[in-house]
Amino acid sequence: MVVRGSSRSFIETARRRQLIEAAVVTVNEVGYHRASLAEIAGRARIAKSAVAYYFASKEGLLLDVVQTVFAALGESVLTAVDGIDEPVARLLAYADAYVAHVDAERQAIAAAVEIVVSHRTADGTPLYLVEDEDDTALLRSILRAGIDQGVFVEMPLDVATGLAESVLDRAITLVQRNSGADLSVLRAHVVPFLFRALGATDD
Amino acid sequence: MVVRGSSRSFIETARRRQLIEAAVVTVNEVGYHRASLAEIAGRARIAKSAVAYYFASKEGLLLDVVQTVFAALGESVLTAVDGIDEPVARLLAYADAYVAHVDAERQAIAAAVEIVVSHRTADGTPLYLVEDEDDTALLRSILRAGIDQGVFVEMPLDVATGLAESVLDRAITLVQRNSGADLSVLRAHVVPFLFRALGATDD
Amino acid sequence: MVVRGSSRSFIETARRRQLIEAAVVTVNEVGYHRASLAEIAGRARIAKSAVAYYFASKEGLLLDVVQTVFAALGESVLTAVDGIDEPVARLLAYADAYVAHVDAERQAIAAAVEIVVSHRTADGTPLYLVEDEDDTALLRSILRAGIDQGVFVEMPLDVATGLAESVLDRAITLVQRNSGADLSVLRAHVVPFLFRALGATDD
Amino acid sequence: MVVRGSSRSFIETARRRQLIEAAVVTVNEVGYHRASLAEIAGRARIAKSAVAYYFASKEGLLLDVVQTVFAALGESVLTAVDGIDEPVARLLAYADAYVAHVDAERQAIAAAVEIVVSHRTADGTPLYLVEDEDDTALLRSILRAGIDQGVFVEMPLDVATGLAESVLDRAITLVQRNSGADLSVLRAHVVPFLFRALGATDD
DNA sequence: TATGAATGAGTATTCATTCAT
DNA sequence: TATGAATGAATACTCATTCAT
Repeated sequence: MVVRGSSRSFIETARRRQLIEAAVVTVNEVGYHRASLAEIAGRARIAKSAVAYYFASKEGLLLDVVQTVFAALGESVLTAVDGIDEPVARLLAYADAYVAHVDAERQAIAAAVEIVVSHRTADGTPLYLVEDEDDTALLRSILRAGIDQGVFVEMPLDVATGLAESVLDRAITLVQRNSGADLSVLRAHVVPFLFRALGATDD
Repeated sequence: MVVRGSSRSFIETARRRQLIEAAVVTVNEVGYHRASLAEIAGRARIAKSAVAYYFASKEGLLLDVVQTVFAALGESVLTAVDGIDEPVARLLAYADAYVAHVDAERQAIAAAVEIVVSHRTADGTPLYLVEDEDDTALLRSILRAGIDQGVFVEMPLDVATGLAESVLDRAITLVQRNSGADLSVLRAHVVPFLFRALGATDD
Repeated sequence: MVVRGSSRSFIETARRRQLIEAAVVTVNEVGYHRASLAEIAGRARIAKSAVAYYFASKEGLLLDVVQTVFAALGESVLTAVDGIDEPVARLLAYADAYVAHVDAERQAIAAAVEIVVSHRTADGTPLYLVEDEDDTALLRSILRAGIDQGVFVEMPLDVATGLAESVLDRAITLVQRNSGADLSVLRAHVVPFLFRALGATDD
Repeated sequence: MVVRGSSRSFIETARRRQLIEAAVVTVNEVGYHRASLAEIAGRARIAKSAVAYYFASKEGLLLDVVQTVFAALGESVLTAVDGIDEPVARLLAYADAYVAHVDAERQAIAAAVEIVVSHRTADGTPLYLVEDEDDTALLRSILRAGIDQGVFVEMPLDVATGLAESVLDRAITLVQRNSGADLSVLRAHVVPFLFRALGATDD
């Protein structure tokens, strides 16, 4: 078994990354429900049993994929809004960064989303009910500030956050359905669309 | 095997409906990829092989679920907009009916959506790439008319349709994550949100 | 259950013949091991369960096919040699009639042979070990007479019968491998071949 | 899954041989169409799924049985005729070796023949229509030479080859019907029988 | 650190048979 | 006489996991 000390060995880190990438590729190529360990390990040019060496289980690997991918997305948007105070500008930065990240990391995003919607834990719980951290916290805080300051129209915060997320996630839907989709047209219109919906102007 | 074409017997119709309902319940309870024929047949209190008697395959059953559920949704919105000409009024009727239908048929909708996003045909094609009919045709036609008449803001039709659909589908996301979710708050805000986003007013 | 009195009703006889023919066609089209009751009944345009009405079991139907087909072959050769006394002439008549019958009834023969070589009874016994009557009795008696009279070379009777049968069955092999095979060339040479092998001349 | 190409491990080779032998035994005991993976695996005292580990499919295993068995038969006859030039002597060596091999390897031969006549590929094609190599090539070449040199009677080559094969295959029929059959009497007479049929003398 | 070997539980599907009508 | 309905047993196959090395 792998010793889970303070730090992972260099080779272990490399192998884990390699397997996560192989899992992304596999899920995109054959879909979640045919992404067996054999397929994933084969793509990583590693023995199937070696996966067990680095991940406690197949589920552990898939969860790591999800976590890794969404952590990167979270970091992108966090970096984008860093240092910006004004809600409208923050939302603009957030939305731009969000769609840009989806555009740039479409393979990883598509795979992670497919895993999230398809996977269930042993007791049947879907993954989006398992998430410990709230991915929408940042978006929520931006909207809260904007509504409080009166630059966005008055709305229940949950509703506003959910709808804004749905709008931005249109980018994900597009790359899922067509991995080569051109997002530039969407990117040109999604922010104005969202700003109008929130009762703001982006000028 | 059941002969197609002529007409289905009373009992066959009943059994097929029963199995479709059992499939919906099963998918909601254990998720798509654990919804085995054994689970479905068990919930229908029927032998596993009886499923094969009424449906050529498991895929046939699941596709029937999807078709049945979305046909009902399509009929709801079609009925709602029937006789209304003006784009703004038509969109209002459409959106209201859409969310109301999701609210009322949440079990069926949640299951059908999970099937659509999770299922792959034998050659690996996801279901949303297989659909022959365009579910968004009605919404698209409404938006086209509104944009043409200048009551909605100028936007590429594909983008407008996709974003509008994403907004409305927020209702589905909510019932998927929590089958007992209260949609009333969302219902009160989603139409104004969408109208603002499209540059229209609903007064 | 069908009453097994002294005689079968007209309709029962017709149905049984119909099913036997359907079984022949089915075995030829899809092979023994895919010749399910559903396939056979379908080709006979009869409900699957109706087969059970006329035959105790699927095995009963297949056995009837075998018996019917080989009875006809036996009758052909018996008729052919009838009234002929001289062994060489009898063998000539037998062999000619045998190959001619195979040629004429190739569909039925091919199916019956496939059943015989493929089918096993419930306890695993192959069909050729089940046969109660000896299909080779006539051929054996002809050869015995010929050897006794010194017109055929001296040979153990079993060996002679078996080899003669093998030679004649080449016709069956040909129609099995290719249902449209032209047997005329074989027919022209098989009798001289067999006669030479037995040390006789056919002039 | 087992990697092909490079080279098989010692244990893999052993397991495959073991499974092929188990398949032979199983087919002989219960017949082709009851020779399920469970039966075969049970006789090999191995888990059913282990069969899948060494053979891509049941069909792959059975085809390997056929190929192995007929390759050995082909090698026997090839070795027997090696270095012999004269057609009569070559045919004598061929026929003797053929029947001797059937006698010695009767279990394997019986099983392989039953597989060949019973098995169908997924699209329904019988095995003897699939064979790429021609098992009768050597026999054919011997007969062609003999006919050309005038030591065998003039006959169409296809007919001569087919009939000679049928004669020799009488040995297979005997061991199939009775695995303990004594072939010595047949062996004493089959070659003279065949030589007479071909118009040759074996002195 | 890595893997080949092996397995048990689970998958959809096929099919001859039974039975009430 | 005939059948639609239903089933249980069996089928090949898949796959995550375990383990000795």
